[in-house]
Amino acid sequence: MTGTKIKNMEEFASVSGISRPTLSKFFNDPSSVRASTRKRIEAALDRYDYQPNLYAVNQNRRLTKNIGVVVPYLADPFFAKIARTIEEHIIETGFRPVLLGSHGSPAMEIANLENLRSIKPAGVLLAPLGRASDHAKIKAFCREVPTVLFDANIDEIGEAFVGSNNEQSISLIVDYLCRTGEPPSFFEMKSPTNPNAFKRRSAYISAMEKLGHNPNLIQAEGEGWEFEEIGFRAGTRVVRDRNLPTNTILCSNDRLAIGLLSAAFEAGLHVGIGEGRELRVAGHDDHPFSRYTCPTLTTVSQDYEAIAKKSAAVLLERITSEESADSQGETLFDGRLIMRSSA
Amino acid sequence: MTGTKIKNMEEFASVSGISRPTLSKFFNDPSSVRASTRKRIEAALDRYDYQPNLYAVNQNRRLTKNIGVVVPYLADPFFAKIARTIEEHIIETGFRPVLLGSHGSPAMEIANLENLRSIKPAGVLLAPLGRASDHAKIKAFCREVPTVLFDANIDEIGEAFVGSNNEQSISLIVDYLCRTGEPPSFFEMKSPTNPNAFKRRSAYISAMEKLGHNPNLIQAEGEGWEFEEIGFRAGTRVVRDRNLPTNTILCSNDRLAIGLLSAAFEAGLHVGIGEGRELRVAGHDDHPFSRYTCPTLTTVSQDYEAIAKKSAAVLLERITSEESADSQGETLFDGRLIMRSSA
DNA sequence: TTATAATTTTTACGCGCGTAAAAATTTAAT
DNA sequence: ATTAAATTTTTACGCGCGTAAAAATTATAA
Repeated sequence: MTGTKIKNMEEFASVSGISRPTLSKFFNDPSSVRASTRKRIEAALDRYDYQPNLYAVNQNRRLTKNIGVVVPYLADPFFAKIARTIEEHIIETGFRPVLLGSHGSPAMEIANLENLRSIKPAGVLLAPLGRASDHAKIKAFCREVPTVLFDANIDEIGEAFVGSNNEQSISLIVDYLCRTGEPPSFFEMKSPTNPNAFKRRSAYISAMEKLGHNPNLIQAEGEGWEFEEIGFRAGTRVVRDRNLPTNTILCSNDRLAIGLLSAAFEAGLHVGIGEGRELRVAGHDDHPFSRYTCPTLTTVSQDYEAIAKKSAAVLLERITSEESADSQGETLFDGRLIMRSSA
Repeated sequence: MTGTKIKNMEEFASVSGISRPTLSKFFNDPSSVRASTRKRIEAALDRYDYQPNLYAVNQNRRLTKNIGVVVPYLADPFFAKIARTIEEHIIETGFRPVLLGSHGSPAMEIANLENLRSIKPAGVLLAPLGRASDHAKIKAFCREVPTVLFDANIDEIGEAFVGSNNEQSISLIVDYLCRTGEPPSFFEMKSPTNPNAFKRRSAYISAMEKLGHNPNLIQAEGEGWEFEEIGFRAGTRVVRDRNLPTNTILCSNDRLAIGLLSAAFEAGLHVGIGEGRELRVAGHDDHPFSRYTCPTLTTVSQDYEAIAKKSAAVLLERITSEESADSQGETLFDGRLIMRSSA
């Protein structure tokens, strides 16, 4: 783009020879103007540096093209990657993603929603903290802004929920572990905020009982989102005490497993399959770093591509239809077994 | 907040008993109105649900309270954490952070800047991709929007640069490695996009020569930002071939080191210090996962708290003074040695 | 060439603020 | 109680768009 900057649409109308109302129609929907008119406008845009003022455009709109994406903890590569995939899908459909991290703080989560409210988003994709969230405030927000929850659910909140089928995925990995060795203990946080953790615990107990085994829970003390540290500390105790019923541990998520593996390594315990291995460790999520743990971590992957795509699609469908669903829909995606070396 | 929603400032003036121009003054700077007036407005805000329309507020402003934060790759926890720290500082000073990830794509980086341009940011904090960036377009952007670069520099672009003192940090770790064992080889990407990598290579060569040792570069083939994978593949070859001049490898960054450690583990090579250890590995950055590698990674930490704080401070100072610096300032923070078990 | 349909132009108003300036009110000092 | 200073109120205009409706123009079909 060359030449002097055009200061407003009226001025651009002057230099382009197209009237302002027609230009306005064009910027909102290029296909709503005649093809020959469209070509003239595009030629003018090539010659002059002009874009409509975003603030004036949106001043009188009830809804804008913004879509909020709120994740609980951006430093978790899982959320960073799912956010990226969601952003790609949103951009493809002509909307504008606005990414906000709650950094594990319920107050921050609500501040993010207030922030979003002020930019009049068409909708919001929210991965809530879970039990720590301020449910009343999130509910109030969802009444005003179409919101789809993903990853972690809060019952009866939002238009829909898209996540993983924890029952299937835990069942799958428990089954695999039992078929290939001793039945696992379940390594989890004692007081997790993420509701998936509770669902995974239930699914573990169910799966073990269905296979005729006694469930065994190992509960790690700790708060917050530094799961590796929590896993490392509790794991250090576990490998020191060594009073496990079997040689197999299934971790509630990969980040706990990463900490546990590190603890085992430091204690000189050999993890893996085959001769001389004292412990088998498995995880859940297929965290990007699970391919580089020592040994590489056997896990169940969450289909975050499908979760991201479906979340964006459900929200866009809701925005387009302008009607609230009768009840909160729920879509759960199955996990896939990722067999590596740790179990 | 209770009661019906207030639709505009005029209506809020009605219910609060304060005139609209005075309300406007209050929302812009609460201290600019009389204390008793301020109390009345705050009482009304407690009773009524009103906030000024962000789009109307900003329509006629040359600059808004927005500050863009652009990072090259959000899935890297380093950038996620530094972005979070920057956001905290920005929020503290009454500005509003807008976070955008370039996802390793030069086109996305430029799209992010165009996006930011349209929301009229007061300033931007940019961690550029580096050599892969479109320098001309970034330069054009910087002419219009006060921009501070951080983490990776592009010479003569932006108001200032805030980053790590690679020469000091690499010198520190090379010195430490030479004092505690054999001098290291340098494990790096053959064609990195991040200019820090080149600076680290130069610093390594300098440090080795200063200590009277021969530098040895191990260059990993690979493109993009999946450093662990690149480190793993090249590391697999390195531990297979075993034609290293010494038993010590210094990696250009922790993520390459994570891959290398994983490759060594899979090859049955014992990494660490003490009897029976065949290899020592060190990294740079103090990645959050470096505390959980096997063995835990000896590295140099980047002072991202200081980088984040300084970056935000420099930009806010520039925004406040409304004057461009004569030349691009540069602030480099020293790294600190983090001694763990791998070297 | 003419009639009809599609599209643009012209004119105007409104959105929800920021801000200016004169008038009015309130507060503080004497 | 009076005067001066500080602050608010009143009135009005402008920003840069979206949109409506009538008139004008352009394109297409017969």
